[in-house]
Amino acid sequence: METDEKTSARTSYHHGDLRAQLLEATRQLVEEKGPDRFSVSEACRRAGVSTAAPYKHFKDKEEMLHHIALAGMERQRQQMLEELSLCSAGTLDRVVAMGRVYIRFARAEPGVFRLMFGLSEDHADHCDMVQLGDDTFTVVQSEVAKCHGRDTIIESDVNEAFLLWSFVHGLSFLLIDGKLKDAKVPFDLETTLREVAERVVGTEISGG
Amino acid sequence: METDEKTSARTSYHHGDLRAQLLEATRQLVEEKGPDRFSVSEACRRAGVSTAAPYKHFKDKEEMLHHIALAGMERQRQQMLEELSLCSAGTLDRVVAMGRVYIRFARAEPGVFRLMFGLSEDHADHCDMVQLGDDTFTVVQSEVAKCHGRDTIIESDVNEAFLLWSFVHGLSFLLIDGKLKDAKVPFDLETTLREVAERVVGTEISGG
DNA sequence: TGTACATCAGTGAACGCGCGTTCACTGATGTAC
DNA sequence: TGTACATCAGTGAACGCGCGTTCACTGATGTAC
Repeated sequence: METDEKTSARTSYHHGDLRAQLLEATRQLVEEKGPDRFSVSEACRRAGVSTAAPYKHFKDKEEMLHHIALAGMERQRQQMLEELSLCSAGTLDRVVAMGRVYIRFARAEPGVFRLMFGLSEDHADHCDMVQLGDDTFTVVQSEVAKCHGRDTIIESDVNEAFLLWSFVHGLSFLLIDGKLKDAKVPFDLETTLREVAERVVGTEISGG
Repeated sequence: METDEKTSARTSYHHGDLRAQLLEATRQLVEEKGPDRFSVSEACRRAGVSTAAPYKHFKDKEEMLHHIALAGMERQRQQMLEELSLCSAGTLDRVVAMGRVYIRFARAEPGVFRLMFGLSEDHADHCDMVQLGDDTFTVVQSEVAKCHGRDTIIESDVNEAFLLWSFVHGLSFLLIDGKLKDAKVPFDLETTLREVAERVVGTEISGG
């Protein structure tokens, strides 16, 4: 008799972990097929459950996707904080680190990344996502401020953080959409990130 | 008796202009609903024609969308060339102009813009789109080279053009996805474009 | 100028499909006594 | 320890929907003679 609940094989009528398993199936499908092609039915098939089951746990399809998007943002944020903890305070390294995580995340989970940033209207409703996005953006701003030796964020920090964001956001999409074939634009990510940080935040241009 | 063929009202059995009218309906729908929610059926309704009619002109749905994407790229390219024709040679103005057009296009036609740049696999098949994209990117590179007083493109020009592209690409998506509410990041587009051009191509940093 | 005919753009009905969601239900579980 | 019962997670069948595409067809048009 099997008792492992992690596999899709179930021994009892009740599932015990269906909610989590449905979310995991949703995440996988968003990743494999893209947010647009995700379907509740297929998530049910993955979880080995009838198509009506999810409605005991979620209001509708949109709510399932919303959970995945939010969890993605939390994961991305967490990764940033971890990476930041490895860099010493007030250095450009920290700005580079955040960019690195942003792009690493996009490449590792392009489906979830698209879900997080696509479709303006859908997300504008969910203020938790907007809030989380704002929080993370504020971290960038404050790191930029610290690079300039400040503890409070001023207008130019917001502006520089915004330039950095646009850059890594665009680079992420170009990468995951396959617009940058190696032959076309050969580049080293780490070098590029540092170059951009220097040109935008600019602490080392005047110094070096 | 009506004879205007531009309206959806038809007087004769044959249409005369159905192909063009279907493409226009497709473009409109891609714009209104987004590339993912476009449907052949609805395009037919718009064109006032049975759902089987398009198959006399197009292989399938994908071919219809491909036409719209390609036409979008040609439009964008055309707008760039026009804008360039207004700037004197070898100036940073020209780089700024290309960025301006890129973002203006994205904001004016977000649906088509998404169609042009989304979904890597689909487009990789169509070498005409890849070719057109490469051509336009080459124009940017050569403008950058000219800013540096060169007529041939060298590696650093490719690199700088790539930084510029990533930036305007990211900014375009942030704008059309509504991630930059005015309150959050107040910025003047023209100022920002020039700032980025200066920081990346950098002809005026050393000079000023 | 009139007629026969080939062409082909558009018709309308039908197909099979997978989808999101609802419904009355059923079977396992935990708790009160 | 044993029984009655409330709870509720999951079932399976069904719904209506819009979709992409195919099919045999029909009606308008242009051309050959």
